[in-house]
Amino acid sequence: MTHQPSRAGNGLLRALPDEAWLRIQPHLQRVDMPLGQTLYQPGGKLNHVYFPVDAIVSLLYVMQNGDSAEIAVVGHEGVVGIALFMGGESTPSSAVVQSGGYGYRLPSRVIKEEFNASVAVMHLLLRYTQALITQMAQTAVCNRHHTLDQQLCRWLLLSLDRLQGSDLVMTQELIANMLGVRREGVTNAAMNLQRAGLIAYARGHIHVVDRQGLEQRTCECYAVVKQEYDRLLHPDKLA
Amino acid sequence: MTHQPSRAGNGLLRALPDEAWLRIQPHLQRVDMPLGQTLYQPGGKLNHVYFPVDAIVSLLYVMQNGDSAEIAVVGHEGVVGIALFMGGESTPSSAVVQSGGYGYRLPSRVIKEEFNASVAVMHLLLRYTQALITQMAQTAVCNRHHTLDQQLCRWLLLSLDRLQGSDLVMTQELIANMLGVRREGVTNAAMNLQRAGLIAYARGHIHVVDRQGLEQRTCECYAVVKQEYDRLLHPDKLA
DNA sequence: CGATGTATGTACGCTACCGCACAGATTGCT
DNA sequence: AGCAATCTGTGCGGTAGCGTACATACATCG
Repeated sequence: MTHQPSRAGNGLLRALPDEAWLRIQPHLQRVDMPLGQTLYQPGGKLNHVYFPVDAIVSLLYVMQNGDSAEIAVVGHEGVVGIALFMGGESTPSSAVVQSGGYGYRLPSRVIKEEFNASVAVMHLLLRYTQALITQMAQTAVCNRHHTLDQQLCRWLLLSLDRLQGSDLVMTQELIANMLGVRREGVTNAAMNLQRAGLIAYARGHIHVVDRQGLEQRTCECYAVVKQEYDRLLHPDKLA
Repeated sequence: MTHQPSRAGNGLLRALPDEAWLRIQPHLQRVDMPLGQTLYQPGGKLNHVYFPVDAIVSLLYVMQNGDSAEIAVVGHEGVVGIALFMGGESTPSSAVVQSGGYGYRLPSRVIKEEFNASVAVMHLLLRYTQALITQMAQTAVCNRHHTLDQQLCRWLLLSLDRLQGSDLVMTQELIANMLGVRREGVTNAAMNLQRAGLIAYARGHIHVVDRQGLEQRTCECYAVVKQEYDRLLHPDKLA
């Protein structure tokens, strides 16, 4: 006997109209999303969309020479696999689990049908997509203009928002791959943050001590993205 | 007596189903798009979408300190103002005419109605949006990993694809603003390309001598974006 | 408890790009 | 023709991050 999937853990599932949720629910499948798992490969066919609950997924592009760069990050607020309802079926980027956990997956056919069947579902997914677009745009800006220290802060904050608690399990090597920089660069930036009393870390475990401090030290990119997610996905929260 | 808008000059208008085109046509308005014109401001309400014909529009983010970075570029293949049908109504970025020309604009109401009324129109616009997303993602990657020389090549090629002929009217100062680098950096990169016999330029006028040479010198980002536009918007062209 | 792997720190020279200051050079205006 | 504005070239010191090589520390497991 299996548990019924719950919509509580993912913001998009929660925001679905009730009747859409009832249609979708039987097709949802709870899946483990272990660290390092590749959800899809560049150009590959997508068989499912994933709604993370306590996992975090990085969308990243891997260059021919093996270097990589993160394009955006998806957690319990979103869904992995927008190319399915956008109509492209695939993308040049990959999706890799950056912080292990679980989520729900839904067969491509079901999400496409639901997208076309319900205007409310469509608009919800499109608003989410626009928020994701903002994140990508800001990543481009950040890559151009901001220091590694600032980018690390932004990255930690984005991750923190997608986890409960204030600890991340994450080696510097992995962070370096996401940010597309040297591991030593991350070591250095992390030491700066540690000395400033903002974080404490040891062997793949980062504890955020002073979240506000991180917010002060990061660039405007974080706030821009955060605000846009709130505006597009939680309009009720605003004044 | 005014001319009827023609759909020939813009790829999206051309790809519309005939009946959608007939509905839209009466609301289309031909507009001049002079160099430097701001089509929309961050957070501002969008009153129209724009379909460029021989103009090029840059989507860019301007930071608090005034520095800027281009996020994507839109020409006769696309439309400016996707936030309207994506549901967000505004974006944190601006849209500025980077190469003067003309295009057609359509009131927000009309594009929204058409998006919701016709599945074919919706899917067309969403496929375009996915192509645009790819361009943004690749911009992020390029900003992270590639040299200014390569980025200039990419930028020239993207512009070239959106113009007829092989001349651009464009000061180095302006290019620098788009790429988010120093003007002197562009001077330097441009001299490199000039010495290599790929371009010839003088006071705001760039003539591309050897397009193939540019393609060889640029990074993979250009090809990735180009391919994705072709795949998503001209599926007939492929084998 | 010692051995092996994994994660992190350090050092050094190098390069691309920045910030700034200024020097031609071309174009347009009167 | 002469002047002003604009655009492009150059030089110089500064720095953030790269590539490489290696050193240390912690953790797991036999």
